[in-house]
Amino acid sequence: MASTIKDVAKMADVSISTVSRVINDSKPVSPEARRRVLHAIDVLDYKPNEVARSLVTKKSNLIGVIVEDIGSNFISQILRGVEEVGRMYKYDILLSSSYGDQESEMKFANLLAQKQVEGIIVISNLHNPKLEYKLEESKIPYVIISNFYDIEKFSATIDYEKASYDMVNLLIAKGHKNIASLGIRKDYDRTFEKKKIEGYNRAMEKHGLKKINLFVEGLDAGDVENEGEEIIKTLKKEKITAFFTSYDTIAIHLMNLLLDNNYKTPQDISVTGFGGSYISDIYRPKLTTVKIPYYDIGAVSIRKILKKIAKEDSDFSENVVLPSEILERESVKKIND
Amino acid sequence: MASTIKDVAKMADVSISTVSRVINDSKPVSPEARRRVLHAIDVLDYKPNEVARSLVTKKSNLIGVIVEDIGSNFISQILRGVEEVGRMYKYDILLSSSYGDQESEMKFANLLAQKQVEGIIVISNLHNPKLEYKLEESKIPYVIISNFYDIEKFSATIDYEKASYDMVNLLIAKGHKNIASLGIRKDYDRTFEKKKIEGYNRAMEKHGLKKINLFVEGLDAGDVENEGEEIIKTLKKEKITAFFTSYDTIAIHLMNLLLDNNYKTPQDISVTGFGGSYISDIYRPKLTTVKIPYYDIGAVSIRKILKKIAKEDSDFSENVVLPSEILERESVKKIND
DNA sequence: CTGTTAGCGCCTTCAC
DNA sequence: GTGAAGGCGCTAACAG
Repeated sequence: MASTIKDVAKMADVSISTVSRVINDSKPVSPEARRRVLHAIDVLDYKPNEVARSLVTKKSNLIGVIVEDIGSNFISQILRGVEEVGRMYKYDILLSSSYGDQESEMKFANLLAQKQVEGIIVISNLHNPKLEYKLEESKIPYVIISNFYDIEKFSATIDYEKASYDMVNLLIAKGHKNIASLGIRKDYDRTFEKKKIEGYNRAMEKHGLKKINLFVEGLDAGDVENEGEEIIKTLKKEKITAFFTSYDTIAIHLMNLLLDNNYKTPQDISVTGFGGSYISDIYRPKLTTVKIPYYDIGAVSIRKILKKIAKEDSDFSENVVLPSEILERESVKKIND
Repeated sequence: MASTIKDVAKMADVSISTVSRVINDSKPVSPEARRRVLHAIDVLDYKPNEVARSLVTKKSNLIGVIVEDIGSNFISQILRGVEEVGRMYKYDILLSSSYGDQESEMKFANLLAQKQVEGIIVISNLHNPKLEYKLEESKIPYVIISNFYDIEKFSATIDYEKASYDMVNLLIAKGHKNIASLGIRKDYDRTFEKKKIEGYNRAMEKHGLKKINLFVEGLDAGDVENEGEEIIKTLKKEKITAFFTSYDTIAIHLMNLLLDNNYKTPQDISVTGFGGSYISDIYRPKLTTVKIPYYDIGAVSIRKILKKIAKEDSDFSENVVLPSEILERESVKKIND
């Protein structure tokens, strides 16, 4: 059995109050008593029981995090930021994965509340209004990080429209004129997906170029293959020289598709991605893409919660827009006509 | 303020013991009393405070997990298994990332102990004997998942030697004779890296083929590039037609290197990976590789801890060897001479 | 079946 | 500067 504050008090021949005072440095203690207490702590290898502490102080120093899937690359990047900043303030992360199930999200929110977490971060693209309602009701500070831009609470994102606009301008600056966008149809009108395409559209319009908006259903290779014929047909018809895609994954599936149809990137067709994922750096050609600062998104989110806990912050509606960056690599070729 | 057991008791006009009995279903309660309690719980939206519960029952229902980096793909796969199985037994995951710092690992072990976790899982390739010692001393059931095979405690792995042996045999069956191995030099003699090369060696010896053991320093693209000249030189000199590599990442860097030197995979050179990571499926050609059951490794590990907690299991030295699988995809060509 | 009592390990007034 | 006492929210004997 681990030793308790009582054991220490007994050994140091003081009261438990005195022990408590030295471990918390909360009130003056005579040098002599302090010495004896410290010694006893050392000998007994005493470590305060955080559970007991939490019970009386009502501070669990726990932040609950509900993610859709820890296996997801971008989610673990965000988690890094959350974890590292949390750590700086002595907060631990209580993790739960919903694997895309809304009911699980609800259940976890309850469990986390019971564990007395001081804040909750949800990283999920599920769009779960019931969860938002429950969180709101629970009075626990929370942040939802998702692809949906219509969440009214605080969030940390980048300016997707502008990043896309910039990326398409880069393509145009490289001499491309016949540029198609390739986005995801799923939940298009409520997610940042829409912003990306809007950015593409704005850039094309500004330069008086023809907008060609292509879509695939989802992120899998199969989704791109399903639209393969359509994509290649459009490519030929419109003499497309560059694709602006809304995801790194899509970009890579697209390059694979192009390769299968004897178009090489960037020699024949240029392709840009979006995300800056690990794979965008490993794939050949290395993908020119927009780097989303996932780490910072996580860091900013937990900072917001921490502030709220410290009551330094009451306005929870303001959004933080983080800077993004274009990573120019190998998948875009300069052309001259 | 959230309502407590007292509030419920008052509202239902019973003692707190009765409330406790109905929420824990621990002792018979009259239907009438139960009804009133349930009603009060519903009205007050009462949720038992797990911190208080833990204090008295001495069960935190928490498993601490110390990882090297959540961002790492294989680590998050393991975490999935840990999390999902833990959840089945109502255990939550307390997560901490050491980012490769041994001192942090030690510190986290302490913190987790203070939080009264009932078990600890370390997923790290750091080889930290001091940590092992501390864990051993703490009496908290623990499992270390690493690349080092000389850890005496329980672990869950695959048979790396046999998996490698099988893979090289596959290459041989496809007609390859001049096959080189490409492994990682770092910590070679204490990690499974050695087992992989031993498997390669055994297969080559069995067929009377010449063993060619090549190494790079680490996992990065740069590490492979650094040895690029040497690899290409050997490739030419030994007329190598296939590489058995010890990591998917290495395989991919190698294929990139080969491409830069005008060798295409699998047309000119066949390449096999090891791991079965996400990227091995996305890269073109899709990598033929050994699939390591990371999810299962996580699942088995936490099961072991859970058993230990339930005292069903005292023997902690036995190792579990999980089956692995060869994923035959596109990076190996059949050749006839 | 039910209420009373005694803690779990710790922090925090409140007197001295 | 220090100790005694009360209590955080809950469970677990112990009587009845």
